[in-house]
Amino acid sequence: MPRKRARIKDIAELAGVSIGTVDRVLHKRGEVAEKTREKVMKIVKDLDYSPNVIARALKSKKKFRVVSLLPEPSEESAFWAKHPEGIIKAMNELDPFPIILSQVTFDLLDEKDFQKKSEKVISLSPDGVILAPIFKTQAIAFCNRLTKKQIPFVFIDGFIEETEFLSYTGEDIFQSGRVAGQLIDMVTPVNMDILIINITRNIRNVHHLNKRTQGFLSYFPESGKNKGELISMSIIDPVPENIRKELKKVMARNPDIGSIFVTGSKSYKIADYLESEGIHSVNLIGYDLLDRNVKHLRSGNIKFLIGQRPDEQTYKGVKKLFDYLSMDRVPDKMEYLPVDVVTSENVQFFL
Amino acid sequence: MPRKRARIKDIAELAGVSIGTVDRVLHKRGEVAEKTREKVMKIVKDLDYSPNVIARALKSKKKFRVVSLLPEPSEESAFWAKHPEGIIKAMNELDPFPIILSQVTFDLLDEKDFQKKSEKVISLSPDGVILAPIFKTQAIAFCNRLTKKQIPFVFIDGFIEETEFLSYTGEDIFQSGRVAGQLIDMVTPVNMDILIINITRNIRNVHHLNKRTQGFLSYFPESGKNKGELISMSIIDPVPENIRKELKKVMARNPDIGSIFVTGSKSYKIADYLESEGIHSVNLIGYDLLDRNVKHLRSGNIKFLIGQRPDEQTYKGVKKLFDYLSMDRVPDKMEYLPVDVVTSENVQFFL
DNA sequence: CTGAAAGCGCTTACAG
DNA sequence: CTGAAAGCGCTTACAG
Repeated sequence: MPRKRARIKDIAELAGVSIGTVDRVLHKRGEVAEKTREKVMKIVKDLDYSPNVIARALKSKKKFRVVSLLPEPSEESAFWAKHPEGIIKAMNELDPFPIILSQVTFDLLDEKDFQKKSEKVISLSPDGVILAPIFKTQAIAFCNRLTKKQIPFVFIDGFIEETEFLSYTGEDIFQSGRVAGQLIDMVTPVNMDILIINITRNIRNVHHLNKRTQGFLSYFPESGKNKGELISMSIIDPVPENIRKELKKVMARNPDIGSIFVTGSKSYKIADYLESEGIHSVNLIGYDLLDRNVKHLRSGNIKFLIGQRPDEQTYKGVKKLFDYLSMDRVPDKMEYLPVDVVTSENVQFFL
Repeated sequence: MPRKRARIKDIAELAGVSIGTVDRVLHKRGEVAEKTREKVMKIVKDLDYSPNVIARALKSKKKFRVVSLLPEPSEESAFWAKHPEGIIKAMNELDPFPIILSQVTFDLLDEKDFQKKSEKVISLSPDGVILAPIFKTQAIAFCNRLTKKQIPFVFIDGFIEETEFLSYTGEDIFQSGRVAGQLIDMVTPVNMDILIINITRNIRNVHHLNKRTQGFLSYFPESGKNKGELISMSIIDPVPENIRKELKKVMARNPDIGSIFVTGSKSYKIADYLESEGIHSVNLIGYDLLDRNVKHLRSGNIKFLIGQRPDEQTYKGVKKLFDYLSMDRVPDKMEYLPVDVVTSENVQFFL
């Protein structure tokens, strides 16, 4: 039973010191005799003291500054448009608490810009950072600087093992590929072939998309019922003419393609093509609830979309930083969000 | 830009009154001259004042008492085991705020018990109530009493239109049936038949399960590719012998059953049967991530489970009550949670 | 090294 | 009808 909570005052009385001294012990601000410190700490332990965050928040002049470093959303990277929503939501919820948020964005196709903007983040002297480590080399350099400055940081979208991140919140990339594999296996007629398409312009995606592909492929030998062929292709420059040309070619060579798996968020580009050609027999599956994907999902050109909750990633990332900064609450290092299976019939709930 | 927040003190100064008076206006405690009241209200509006919840929480002796009225989980109604987790989670998150929670449970099969326990809820003089309105008549009576006492209440799991509930958080029951229909349509070979099974012992479920069935059926004429027959059956007393007997009968009569849709959370009972008979060719789909369902999902006897986030229902219900009580925040009346599509490959993220 | 005091923005009696 | 004061549990100078 939660007995009445101990206060600093209670500890002070039991220890026969003033509350100022207790506070100094609790905050390790030194200037306390070792004997006093021990006595106080013992009582703190005994009473299982934890500070009243409300009182702390009310008093403290100190505002935590959290800075986000994420790609700038654009026509070609609409995926990143959802992330700020989670940040806003966290802000609103934390509203009365002492926290300030600044958002910094960088060009998804430009590693130099990432570097430049990471400078900017540091110049804001943040108390915590939330970032998507798109460019590995640059991200490592940046993270190391943060670590040196003792600034905690959390990853979303992906993580880099070699850094001392506080927490990762996001997709289990390999597993999300497996889910795609399972779904496509369920809906593809036995003996029909499956086409895997990588659409990518920037190097960053390579790791991400490869990992999904690995997960996807891993599904079949163990668990798949499908006996058809698995065909892979990449499209570097996904303008409509290229897509048309490449797809025409591959589909001419492989007339038995029953399903197409797009490893990234641009399945709508394939759907555009299939629609224009009047091809309805192919099961298309892709990632992320971009408007253009959702449109095709609803009209039946895309069968499944896999969602990775971009807004929840940022929302949770911000909250973890805040909890860590304000109450020393250390989050689980890895939090994989659910891999959402989205169809035309349940998409409404995810928007 | 959020200018520095207005405080009661600021309002008092601008209005040329004391903070006590401002407080009386804000809390409608009367005893204020109408002219004073108007002047203060104008300034409140102008400054877009909203109280600092932290300061309020720190000061207030008043603790909000929230009481939940939910079915007692049991072997036969394991579905209800998840709901308390959401309540606990909300409690932990709200921990330092002034809120007390009491949980009252009733026997899912006994309307008299619901009535008795609803008395108990009232005797706890709650400031807010969260309930699952399982028995319609009794729930209406209870809700009307709450309304008379001006005690706000929120529904989970289902809602009753005729009552003045603050908010509903839960499944879109009809639509979740449609999702099931779509999934089964995708995986059932054309021309194979589909069997719909209602397993129910208590009347309550009738409404719920019927609505799902309606949603399920609604999918086919418009959107389905499947051309087989749709067969319905009910199993009142779902002991293994009965299930075996009934299924043997129906499957003998309809040898082309390709899929089975169980409208409630007891699909594991059908899976038990299929497994014991060594039937692997039938696609089974059901509801809710009960341990026994998940086991069959993982081993392949169940293809899809549809989840309705029971813990999120209670979590959000409690938070809405708290926000309403402590900051007059009125929630959306209807909040449909996502219909989760769960397979053996993504189930890990939902547990 | 330690204590006493002020103050964060509210709410709650109490005095007038 | 209105104001002044105390206090919620902390943190932050400041004095000694």
